[in-house]
Amino acid sequence: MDKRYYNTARVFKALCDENRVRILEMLQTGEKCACHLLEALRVTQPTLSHHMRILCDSGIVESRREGKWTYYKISASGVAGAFNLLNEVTKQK
Amino acid sequence: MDKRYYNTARVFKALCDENRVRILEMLQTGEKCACHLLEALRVTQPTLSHHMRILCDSGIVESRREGKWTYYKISASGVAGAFNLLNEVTKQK
DNA sequence: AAAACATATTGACAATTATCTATATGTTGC
DNA sequence: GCAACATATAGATAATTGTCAATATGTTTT
Repeated sequence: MDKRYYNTARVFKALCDENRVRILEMLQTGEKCACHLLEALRVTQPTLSHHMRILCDSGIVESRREGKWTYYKISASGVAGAFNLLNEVTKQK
Repeated sequence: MDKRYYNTARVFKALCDENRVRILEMLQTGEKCACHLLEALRVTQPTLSHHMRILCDSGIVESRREGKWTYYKISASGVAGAFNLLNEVTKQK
């Protein structure tokens, strides 16, 4: 297993699922609580939790705990990382 | 099934597999014949064909037939499309 | 401390995807 | 036309991933 390919896959895999893309689009208008996302999607709470973990692990989304709620938002640095990666993989040499 | 989410997934799925990322990296130095890619990867010919189809369907790679050989290269417009899509999905509104 | 609530984790199952073997299609040179 | 070759397709199987129900963890309020 090659670590670099693994990392590349981890970032793009975050964008490969229809529900995760929906989640990202909801986060485009700003930080959202998990409970808000859960209402908007037709999935169970554990499934949402699973998707949020993948998005956070990719770096594209970051989370913040506030009491019993968790808030998620798009991470500017994570997005920049994804753009870099896309460039790394597609640029001509 | 939402067509737009489907299309987004199709593009990023192309980048989610270790072998496809390897292929892209080989194409970064210019157009390559399928036979060349096949030698470099540890997969069978049908498996390579499968990956090339996914890469071409995503638009990121384009192919050209020359006699019995098929040549593949990174598509500038396909790459631009992927960047647009990444931006569409991650930009703040 | 206990009850109510929000989120995470575990384990099972279903859907999707990567891979292979076998075979088909299409091209070149004899 | 036929043999040799390059690539594509079909069908089967294994690996990965998305989903759910059940349960655990951690927080707030009474």
